[in-house]
Formats: sequence, C-alpha cells, structure tokens
Amino acid sequence: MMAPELNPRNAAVLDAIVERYILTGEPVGSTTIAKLLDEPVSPATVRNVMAELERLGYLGQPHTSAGRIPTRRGYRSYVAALPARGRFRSVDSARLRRRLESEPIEMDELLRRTCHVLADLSELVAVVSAPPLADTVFRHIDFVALGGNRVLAIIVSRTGQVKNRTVVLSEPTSQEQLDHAAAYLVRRFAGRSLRDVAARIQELRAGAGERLEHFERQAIALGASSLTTDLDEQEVLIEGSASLLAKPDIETIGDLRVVFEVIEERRLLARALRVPKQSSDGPRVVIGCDPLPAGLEHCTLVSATYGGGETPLGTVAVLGPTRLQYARTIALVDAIASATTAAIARLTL
Amino acid sequence: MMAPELNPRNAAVLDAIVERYILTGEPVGSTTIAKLLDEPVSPATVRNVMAELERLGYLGQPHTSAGRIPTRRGYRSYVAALPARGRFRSVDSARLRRRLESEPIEMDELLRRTCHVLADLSELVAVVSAPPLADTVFRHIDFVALGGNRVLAIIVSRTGQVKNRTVVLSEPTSQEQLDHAAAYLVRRFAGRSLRDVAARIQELRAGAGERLEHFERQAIALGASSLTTDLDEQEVLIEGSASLLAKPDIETIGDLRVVFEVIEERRLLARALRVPKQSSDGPRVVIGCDPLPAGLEHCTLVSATYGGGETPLGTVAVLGPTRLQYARTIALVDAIASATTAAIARLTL
DNA sequence: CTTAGCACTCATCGGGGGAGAGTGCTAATT
DNA sequence: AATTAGCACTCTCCCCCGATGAGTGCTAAG
Repeated sequence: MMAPELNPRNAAVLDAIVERYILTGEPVGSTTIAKLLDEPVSPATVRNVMAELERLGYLGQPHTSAGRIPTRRGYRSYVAALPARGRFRSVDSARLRRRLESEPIEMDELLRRTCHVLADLSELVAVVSAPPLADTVFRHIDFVALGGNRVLAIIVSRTGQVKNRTVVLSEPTSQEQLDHAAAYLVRRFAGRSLRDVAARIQELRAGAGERLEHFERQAIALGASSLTTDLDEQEVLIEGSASLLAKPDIETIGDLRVVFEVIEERRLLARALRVPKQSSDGPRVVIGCDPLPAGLEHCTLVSATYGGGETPLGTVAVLGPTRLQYARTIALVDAIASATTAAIARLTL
Repeated sequence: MMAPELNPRNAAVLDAIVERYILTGEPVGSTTIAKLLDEPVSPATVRNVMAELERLGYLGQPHTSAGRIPTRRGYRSYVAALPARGRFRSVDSARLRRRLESEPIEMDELLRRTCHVLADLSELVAVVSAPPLADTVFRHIDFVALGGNRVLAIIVSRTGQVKNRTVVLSEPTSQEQLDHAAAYLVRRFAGRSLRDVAARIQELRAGAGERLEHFERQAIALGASSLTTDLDEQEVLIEGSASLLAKPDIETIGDLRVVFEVIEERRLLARALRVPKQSSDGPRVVIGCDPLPAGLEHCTLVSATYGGGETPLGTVAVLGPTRLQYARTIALVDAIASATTAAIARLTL
C-alpha cells in the first residue's frame, strides 16, 4: 500500500507540479517547473524527471504534447509530504471560537454553526456528522400523548441533543401514566449512555420473571419502543454545495450531477465519514477513492473527528474537487475540529 | 396587470409553441406549428400570427432566422389558459396517501415525506414550509436543566411538532422547580395557539401587580424566554436540487450557481412561499418574477397551501426551470397539497 | 384574410492551415 | 553518469472559409 519513497528531487518536482496545477488548473510544462524549482535546472532535466514520475504513476498527460497533470497517486504523495514541509497556514482559532459560541446553545445548534462556519471559510461543501444518539448520555425522556393512542417520545441527551419519534400503544394511556413512566425511566437510567440504557431495557424486558410493578413494566415497554431503531444513525449536516458550481473543475455537468446526487443521499456521505480507527492525529484526506462513494473520483474529502479523547463523537469534513488548496483546507478542518471539541467540553460543564 | 385577451387562433398558436418548446427545448418554426394546429393553415399564416404575438410580447426570437421561443409573458398566458383546456393529468392520490402515511408519524416526519415524495414525482426541487410554531396549538412544554444555569426548553404542539431552544437563567434552578413550572404552563395554557400563549404571557409579565405565587412568576418568566423569538419563523424543507442538473436548461453554469445559492439561502425561498391572500383555489404559478428572488429569472415556482380551511398552515411547492411540464406539475402539486392536508387532519384526531 | 413564392439572414458544421506549447530523443557537455 | 542544448515531431487550439439548411419577412396573387 505504501508508495515507494521518491528521491528528493523527484519529490520537489512533483510538489511543484501539484501546486502549480492547483493554482492554474492547466497542465504544467517543463519550463514552468524549471523556473519554479529552488536549484537551477534546465527544462530538459525536468522532462526526464517528469517522464520517470509518469512511469511511476504520479503524473498523467492529457495528450502527447501537453504538460503534465497529477494523478490521484500524485496528489496523495503530495499531501503525505505536506506536514514535513510545514506549509500549513495558521488559522485564527480565537475567531473561530467566537463564531461558534457567541450565544448559549445546545449541541444541535453548535453543530449547525460548525457546519456553517466551515462552509463559509473553506468555500467548499461542509459536512458534519452529529454524534449517534447511542453514544450520548441519557439525560431526560418525555412522553406526550397525541391522541389515538399515539405518543410522542422525546429523548434528551446531556449535551442537549433532542430526538423525537412517534410510537403507537396498544391501549389508551393517560398523560399521568406517561409522566410516571418517564419519571421512572429518568430516575433509573439518567447518566448512562443511551446504548447502555437500550440494552438494559431489552434485558429487563426479556427477563419478564423479574418482579416489577405494573407501571414499571409499562415504562420499560415505552422505553423499549422509543429506543429501538436509529440510535446508531448519524445525522448529517451539509452546507455549501453551491460553492461546487463556482469551481467547475469537475469536468462535465454530468459529473457534477453525480456529486450532487451523492450529497443529497446523505447516507452515502455518512458512511464515508465513518472513521477507520484513525491512527494519525491530523485530518484524514481521502482522494477520489474507496471510502468515498462511486462517482466522486474527482473529489477529495478532508475530515477530522471532534469530541476529543479516545471516543470521538462525530466528524467534521469538507468535500471539494481533487484540485483544492490542501494546506489551507487541512489546517482549517483541523482547527474547526478542535474548536468544536472545545465548545462541546464547555457544553457539558 | 391583466394581459389583453388573445383571439382564439393566436392563443392556439401560442399554446402550440409553448408545448412544443417545452417538449424539445428548441426554437419552434412556423411549419412545425402549421402541422400541429387543428385547423389546416399554411406556415405563412402562422408566421403572420407569430409576428403579431412577438409584437405583443408573448414570443421572442434568439436571432433573426431562428424559430420562436415563448417569453415569460407567453408562459404566463399559456398557464392561465390551462384550466380552461382541461389538460391536467390525473394523479393517483390513493398512492400518494399511502406514501405519506405508511407508518404512524408526527407533523415533522409527515412534512419530510411530503417533500420527499414531491421531489421524487416531480423530478424538480421540492420546497415545503412547515407551519410557523405561532400558528400551532400548544400541547406541552418541558424544561431540562443542562448545567451552568442553562435550560433546554422543549415545546410540543398538538400535531407533534417539536421545537427546542436553550435559555440561560440568572439563578440556579432545580429540576423540580423546572418541572413545576412546565406543569403549570401546560395546565394553564394548553390548547391555545402558541401565539396566544406568548401574548398572554407577555401580558402577565407586564402586569406584575397581579398576585402570582413565586413559582408561577418563575414559570411565566421561563415561558417568556422560551417563546420570544422565532415563533413566526417558517422552517423550510428542500429536496431534489440535484435534479436541476439533469435539465441544464438554465443557460450557463453561472445561472445555475445563482439558483443553488438561493436554494441554500433558505430564507429567500421562505419569503417566496409566503402567500399573498391566495384568491384562486388551484396552485399558484410564479414565472421568473417578483416573489421569486433575483437571479431566478429562468425559474418557475408552482406552489399550493396545505392545512385546509381558511387558515393554511404552510406551503408545498416545486421549483424548476421555466420550461417545465406545467399541466403535470400543477396537478401534482395540487394533489400533494390535498394529500398532506388530509394527513394532517388525521394527525390531529 | 390567406397563402405561394422568393430573397435573405444567420447559426451550425466540417475542413484546412497556421501558431504555439510541450514533448522525446539524440548528441554534446561537464 | 548525470545534465543539458538542439531539434524534429505531435497535438490542441483558434480562426477563417464556404456550404448547408432551417426559418424568416415581404410581396403579390388567390
């Protein structure tokens, strides 16, 4: 999987080509690069290097007599080398914090703002996944009778996330009974993760032999039907898709269409955000391949987890054309992830 | 404001041109129309009519020797004549209902489905505005202490709409106190519209002289800060923007970009959906002008209100290129509005 | 009022030719 | 052995040209 190391000069040429191409969007020729390099070299030398880089799969050529364009592999190598070159632009993180926390807010609003700020600053598509409810701490539940045996269940996490769903009961139940049930559930389960709560409730339900008051059994049943599905679902916020149209890099309108379809089909993006045991600490950069849905071959995803510590809560990410300003974007995503993490810490005080 | 009546033949020619152009997307010539008309006429005659329609502002010409294209005014006239021509396709409304109400749901989910179905069937951008909270019936409120004097207020309407916001208290308040306050507010105000509730609470607050228990005053204060702003805000659901890319009618990518920016700026669309004392009963059709935000000159909005009776709750709409299948779309929007209205009626049983 | 006839307009398409950017190869240089 | 100058070659891009054809407006006849 690991690409073979490039010798320093080859790497320098590759970097120069990638940066130039990102800047102009046009194939890069040998003379341009020769001028750009630190050590003085002739175009002919650069051409030799380019030919080798092409053989190795880092560069491509739209046609015989055009300049070179980085392949996905070329981009990846360039990005991998970025930290070593220390080219990250610094981000005004104090400003970020102010934009995230100007008013008292709860989790959902915080994430909306994160998404908005990210879209605004990156000028790309911002994607933020909310913590799956299962991973949050159970704080409160409420049942509201809606009539016709329908009950609205409202679940609140410690961070102020709210999730509601309608359940249908087999028999009419008074609002008092519902209140009792809710109070019981809160008393008994508050403070534990919703995943635990759901599991424990299933246990209690299965072990029906256990001595429980009638109203307790009712409460458990209500809890069970409110906590069944979609606890693991990650809601996804998206903003800034319009900015893709400002960079019509993605070749044809047809390509663009696929990208927009993926964006609308949030589930696809949600899957791409799920992190594979992130090892490194910086943002993850995915360039036109696997975790990204098919059709996004010309796209890049820069993502980082927020929520600190060993248990990340969710992911902030940016989706853009492969030809994007990596140093800037990576630094930004990193900064936003940190700012969000900090804001959440303050949220759960 | 009212356009002068066209004589029958002129109207027939206009209709034929509009339908042909909607079908093919290309300027329509006189011979095509001559063949299309019911009565046999020669192309030369048609040309005379066309010249007149152009003089009257119903048709345009991309260049001297091309066919004609309807102007916005042409489209409007065509649409105005549609009902008389009885060309609406029938919509399978039983099927619609099934798609909207397959499971027990509450208001928010119903509207999400409405939006989804509309986008799916129209192959255009579906836009649905939710009822402003102010217009809904107060059913329940709940306060959850979040720590640091922050309290999450959760407001539930009779239809199961849920709205939550964070408020900050000046002094620490126990969860019991909060529960009391919530219970008091429900006891006292449930069943009235939230607008009334908010107004009444303001009154009570102003008339501080009134004898109120301490906890009552506390409850009123909490209610006041939970019900201040955004009660009149209409949340807007949008789906299907990707479909715009499938019909690159809207000339350039630049145009498209503006459209997407408007879609992202939901407030702009929300304003366009607000209805001006709808007089007619069918859907409203706006073609590239005023209620639509600037930049959508090549777009059409077909909207209808749902929620029946004299007090519409909100609006369902479809946004597409001017060149869209009007008969089909208008019938669809109408049917969806009815289906949603019916579903809501069942919701508040 | 309608229509046949006709001249005219103009976008579109394909071909041809020049310009220019950039390459790959070879041979000379260090 | 690596670098570089020189040179032929390859393509794309652009512009010009003329032919094509769809469609019009006008005029005069029915």
